[in-house]
Amino acid sequence: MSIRQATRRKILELGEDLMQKRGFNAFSYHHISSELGIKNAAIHYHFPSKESLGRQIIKNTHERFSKWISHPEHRVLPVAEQLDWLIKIYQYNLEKENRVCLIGSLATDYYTLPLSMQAGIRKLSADVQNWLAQLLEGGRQQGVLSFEGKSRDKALTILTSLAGSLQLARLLGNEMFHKVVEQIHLDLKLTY
Amino acid sequence: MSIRQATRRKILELGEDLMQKRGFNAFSYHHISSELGIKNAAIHYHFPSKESLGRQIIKNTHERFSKWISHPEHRVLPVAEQLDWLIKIYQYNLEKENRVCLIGSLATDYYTLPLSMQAGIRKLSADVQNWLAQLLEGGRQQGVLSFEGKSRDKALTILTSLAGSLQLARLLGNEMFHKVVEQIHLDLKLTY
DNA sequence: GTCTATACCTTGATAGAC
DNA sequence: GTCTATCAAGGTATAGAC
Repeated sequence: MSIRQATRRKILELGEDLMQKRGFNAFSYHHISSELGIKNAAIHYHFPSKESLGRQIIKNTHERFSKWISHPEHRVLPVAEQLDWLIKIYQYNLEKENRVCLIGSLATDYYTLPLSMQAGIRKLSADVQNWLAQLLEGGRQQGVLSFEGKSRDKALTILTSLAGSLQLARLLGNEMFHKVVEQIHLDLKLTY
Repeated sequence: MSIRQATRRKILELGEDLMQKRGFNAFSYHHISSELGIKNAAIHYHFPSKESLGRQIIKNTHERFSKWISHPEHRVLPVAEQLDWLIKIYQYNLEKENRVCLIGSLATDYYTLPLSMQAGIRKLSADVQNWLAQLLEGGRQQGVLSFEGKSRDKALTILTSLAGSLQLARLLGNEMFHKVVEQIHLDLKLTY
């Protein structure tokens, strides 16, 4: 990425933040332009439409996830630490002024989104789900954790709980997020 | 409620549906008026502002919940059936063209909402949380279900999971909701 | 790449007739 | 209670100068 693309990068960062704090429909080009000290039209130079901006944000998040789970150093970590890594992502959002996760944010906006964004967020959520299901299955076979039922169902239960936690934390206070994480650990009988 | 208030009732019903399908910011008075075959201004007669409409919808949902949990017939039901009743509410939303729950919808919109609506949804979520925590605690003492940790934390884990399920079901398909419900039951070692 | 200027649409809301 | 008419504000987007 050339240094000239600095503005583009800032737009993407801010857009991501706004999507997770306000939702796709509730942020405008003005939120971004005023924050960056530029004008409306400058954003349209980098992203011709709001849809193109949204699509790129989803893509970036997806690529970060894909790169990390396939990274040699990451794949070799103990199951507990890989799970911890996932939870840390949610915790990071919590601490960034109560962002919700991108998937949860776009899921509630889903029926108002352009089709290309709907497809993007579907793919992302499927990948996350598959990855966690495999991780749990491996962990159970190794005996480092324990649970009833199919690993896929357990993965879904955990993911929905994490996504929901970030949302409810806005209403009930951030401590509850940590309580839920504790409970997830308990329910997995996780041994470090 | 007089028969004259039929329009008001329809507005509230449709508004609730729209909030749970599109979110508070993504539905407009036009969505309602065109559906009801009336004009924009007629809605403003019943609800001077969008905020007043949103507030009343939250209030109605809260009252339905409060009335039901304090109803003599309901309080006397077995723990498993009371839990089932809660889950059926979520399932009802799922089947109503993938509504998400009101709390989840307003939680992602939270920072864009009028203060009165923020307060309303905070109160509702606190009441639901307290009720479920007590129910689980009672069930554990009776020995009809079993789990590790505090009943409050377990309640939060289940509620977040249910809320998240309605959202993820839009992306991954409705079957996953039922899987999550199954998993919740498994994790509670619920005995009927 | 960023600006000014502007077109065009949708939104929530109000005034006043019926 | 509902209508017509109208408004101001805010939204996305484009054209063309610099």
